[in-house]
Amino acid sequence: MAIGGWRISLGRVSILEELKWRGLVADCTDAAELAKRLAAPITLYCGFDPTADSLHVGNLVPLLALRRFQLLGHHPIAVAGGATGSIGDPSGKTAERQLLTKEVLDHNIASVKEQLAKLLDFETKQNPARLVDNASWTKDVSYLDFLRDIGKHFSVNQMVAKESVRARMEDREVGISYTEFSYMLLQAFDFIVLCRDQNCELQIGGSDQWGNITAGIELTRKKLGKTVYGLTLPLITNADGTKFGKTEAGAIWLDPKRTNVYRFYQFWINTDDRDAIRYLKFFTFLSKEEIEALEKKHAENPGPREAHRALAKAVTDLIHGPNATTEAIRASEILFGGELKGIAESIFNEIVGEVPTKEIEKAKLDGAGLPLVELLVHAGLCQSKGHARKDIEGGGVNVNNVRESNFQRAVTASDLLFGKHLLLRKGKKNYVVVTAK
RNA sequence: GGUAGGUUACCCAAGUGGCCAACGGGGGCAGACUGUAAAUCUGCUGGCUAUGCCUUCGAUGGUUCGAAUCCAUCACCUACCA
Repeated sequence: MAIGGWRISLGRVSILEELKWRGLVADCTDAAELAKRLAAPITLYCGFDPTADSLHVGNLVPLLALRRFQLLGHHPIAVAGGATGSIGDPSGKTAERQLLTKEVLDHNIASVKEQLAKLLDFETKQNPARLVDNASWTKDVSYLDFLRDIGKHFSVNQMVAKESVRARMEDREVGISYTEFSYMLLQAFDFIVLCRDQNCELQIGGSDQWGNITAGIELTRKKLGKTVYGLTLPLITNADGTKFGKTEAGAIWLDPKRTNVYRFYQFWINTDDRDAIRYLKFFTFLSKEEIEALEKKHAENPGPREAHRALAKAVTDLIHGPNATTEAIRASEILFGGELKGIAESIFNEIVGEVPTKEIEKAKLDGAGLPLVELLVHAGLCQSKGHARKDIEGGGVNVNNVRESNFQRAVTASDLLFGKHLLLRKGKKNYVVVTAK
C-alpha cells in the first residue's frame, strides 16, 4: 500500500532501530521487553489535543512516528482529545490555561481530525490506521463511577510527585486547578480503554508526556493485569537555542489557511545548517542511505543547501501535496532568482497568492499617488510610517525588486506590473504582493 | 505590623531638576559580506501632518518657569527585623 509514494514494507527493519537511528527515542519503558514485543505487530496510540483548529509542525514528530510504526507493519491509532482537550494538559505549561468553549472545541476537533486523517493510511488491508475521539468513551462515564473505578487506583502522593504537577505546586504564583490536576487520570483512562477494547499495548508521545503515559501503564497493570509500554519522543530544539516551530510571526501550522504553503516551505528552507540533517531524520521518510548521502554533500559543500531543499520539499510534499509544493518552490525560485525585469505575466502570477497578498483601491494611485511609507504599513511590512521611513533610508526596501532609498517616494499606477501588481520587499525575505483593484 | 530599598522602552539596566525620547547590554529589524546560512562589522529600534510637534520613566495629585529626577498619597515587589 502506498501513501505519499512510500511503501509499507513489513518487517524489513525493526521500528526501534529505525527510531533510534533517527534520534527519535527520548525514553521508553522496559527497553528489552519492548524490543521483544515489537518483533510482532503491535497496536499503539498517540493522543492529540485540539488546543487550536490546526496542528502545527511540533505535532508532526509524534504523528509521523505513528506513521513510521505503520510503515513497518504496526497498527496505529490516532486519538483526538475531545475529552482531554476540554480539560487542558498541565504538562510543560507554566500557568493554568483558559478552558476552551464548547463551540471552539467542537470546531477544533473537527479540523484536527481531518489533518490526522490525511497523514495516516486508513485504506491498507493489513494494518489500517484508526482515528478515535476519547470523548466517545468518557462522555457516558459518571463522575462517581470514574472516581470509584479509576480514581481509586491513583495515589495523590504519587500524582503530586509528577514533574508536571510539582512544577506548578512549587510556584505559588500560578498553582494548579483541580481540573488540570486530574488530567493524567483521563489520559490514563484512555490507555486502559484502548488496551481493553482495541488491544493497544503501546503509547507514544512527546517527552513531556512521560508522566501521563506511565500513569496509564500503571493503571492498566493494576486494573487489567496487563503489561503495556510507553515510548517518548524527544523535544525538538533548534541549534541556536530558540524554540522549534516558532517564528516571529508565530507558530508554523499545518493548515494552509494559517500558514500558507510558500511560508511553510520557506520555514524549512531557513533551517539552521546545524539542524538540517537532524530534521531530515525527524520530519521526513527519506531512507538512511538518502539522508547519509545528503549529509555527505552538506558537509563537503554546504553552499547549495541540498539538505535544506530536500527537507523543505519532503515535508511540504507530505503536508500539502506535490502540486502545492511545486508552486511554492517555483515562487521561491522567482523571488530569490534576482531580476524581475522582463518577467512574463504568467510567471509573475505564480507568486501571487503564494506570498502574502494585499489589496488596495486603484483610485488611490491616481495623481500624486500613494506614499510608499503608507503602502508599507498597509502591507504589514512595517509597523509604523516612522519605521517605514527608517527602513527605506536604511536601504532595506525594494519596490518591484529595485531598491528604493527615497522615503518620499510615492507609488502611482505607472509602477504597477501588468497594470495590477506591485511587489514590495523588506530585507531579503519579506515579500508582499500588493494588488490594485 | 516595623524599617530600608526598589518599580524606567520588548527584556536587563543607567539616569536623582533643564543638555532626556532618556547611556549601555540583550533581543529584534535592516545594510555589507555570504549560501535566502553561521560568524563578523555597520545602522536603526515611541508616534506624527517631521530641522519642529505630541505621548512615555508603577498610579494619582502637588511644588516649580521647567520633573523620569523633588513632595504627598496609593498599588505592587525585594531585603532585614518582629
